[in-house]
Amino acid sequence: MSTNVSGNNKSERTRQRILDAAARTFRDKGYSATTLNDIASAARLRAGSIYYHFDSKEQILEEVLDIGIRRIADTVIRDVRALPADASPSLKIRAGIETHLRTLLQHGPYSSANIRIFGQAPRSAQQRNLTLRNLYADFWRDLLAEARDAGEIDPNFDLSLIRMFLFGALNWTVEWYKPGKRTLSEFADEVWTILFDGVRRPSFALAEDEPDNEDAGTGGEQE
Amino acid sequence: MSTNVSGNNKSERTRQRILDAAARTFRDKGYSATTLNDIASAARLRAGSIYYHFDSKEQILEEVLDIGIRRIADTVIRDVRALPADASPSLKIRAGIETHLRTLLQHGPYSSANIRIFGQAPRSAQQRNLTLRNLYADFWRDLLAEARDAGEIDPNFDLSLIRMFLFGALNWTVEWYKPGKRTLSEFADEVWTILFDGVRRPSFALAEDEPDNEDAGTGGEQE
DNA sequence: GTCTATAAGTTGATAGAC
DNA sequence: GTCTATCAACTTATAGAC
Repeated sequence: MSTNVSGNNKSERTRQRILDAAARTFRDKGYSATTLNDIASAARLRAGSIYYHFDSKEQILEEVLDIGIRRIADTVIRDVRALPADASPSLKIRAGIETHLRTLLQHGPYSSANIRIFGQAPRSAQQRNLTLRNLYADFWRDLLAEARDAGEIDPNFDLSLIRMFLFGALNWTVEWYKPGKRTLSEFADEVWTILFDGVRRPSFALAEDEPDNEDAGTGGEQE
Repeated sequence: MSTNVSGNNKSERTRQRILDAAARTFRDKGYSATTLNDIASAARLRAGSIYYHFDSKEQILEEVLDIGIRRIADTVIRDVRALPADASPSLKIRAGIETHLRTLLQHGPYSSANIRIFGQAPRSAQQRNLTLRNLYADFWRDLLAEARDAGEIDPNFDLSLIRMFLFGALNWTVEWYKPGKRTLSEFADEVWTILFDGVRRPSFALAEDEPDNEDAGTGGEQE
């Protein structure tokens, strides 16, 4: 019944299984430490069979890296654009933070693999992935500039430092985050609050602004 | 003249050269991708000779990892303790941020190697390094609790989230930081300001508080 | 498409000369 | 202490049977 109209045939499905297995193993063990045997057995076939679908180990790496960034960039940009047209830039940033975290921590191994192994990938693979990475960085550059122009970010700050500071806080979660008591939405919100307002206790108490039962204050370990 | 009083002999110096070469290569290429040949040639000897000084590749890794964390922890704790006894917790945190960054970015390859390769190290090596890592984490835990108890951090925040957020922002610098126009001291100061006060433009302008020639506002790229 | 078999090279590690 | 020589195991990749 199903002719190979758009590559949705067996070959394509096996190819996907190999990519999935590679993404998971790369993320967990790193690129060099992962052998084609590891990938093959996780994809339930033999190492030699991989070469029917891919030319080399590095080609698998490049596809995994590209899918990883695309998955983050596509979902983040889509979610931010889905906001009402009059949403303030800082609210767009809030949405961007949440989707970036959600993709990284809950939507499969590709994006987390990208973050974890990019730095140890061969130069050639890094270089190829940089094209996509730069597009995503541009999106945040624009978003932060928009917030500054709208008066929501103090113009005395270096925007690219803010961006790298934020990327650091977000991307580092792949090294420590475990799903905990807090929902990911609350988690993202707290990150956004720190970024915009800092952790300092307001020097003059806003008595009536007290949250009736805020859950964020419990010192519970998530690590 | 110099008898081998405290291990400061030729053997000890060669051992050091091997560790230095390993730290640099691990940091640049990752652990698995680094061969004993890479380390040996960077240390100006042959691969086989390494085994006079070390039992295995993994033993080299473990020493590099331990030295890396110790170097950060020792300097940070020393610098924070060197502050006047009446220094506020937030100022201690400011000093801690600066020294953490300085050690990571300017004081040799060990600490940056630790940050970059810990995640891809064999479980056994990770486990051994965790003892030291936890000691350093405890130091920051205490420092942040001190700041909260002194009323400098809003008690509604989860302290461990703040800590991981800060670690992320700081440690991620090994992936992008290049010495630029800004001094490292100014850099650390800006990070500290974001953490405590956020990037939001103050809604009511403090006219007389304007810095006469602040350099932090230039949007220069550092990446 | 996937298998087995194997080539060709590299790796961590050991042994023994110097 | 460092060298050369070497081993056994493993690695990526190819060839050909099924």
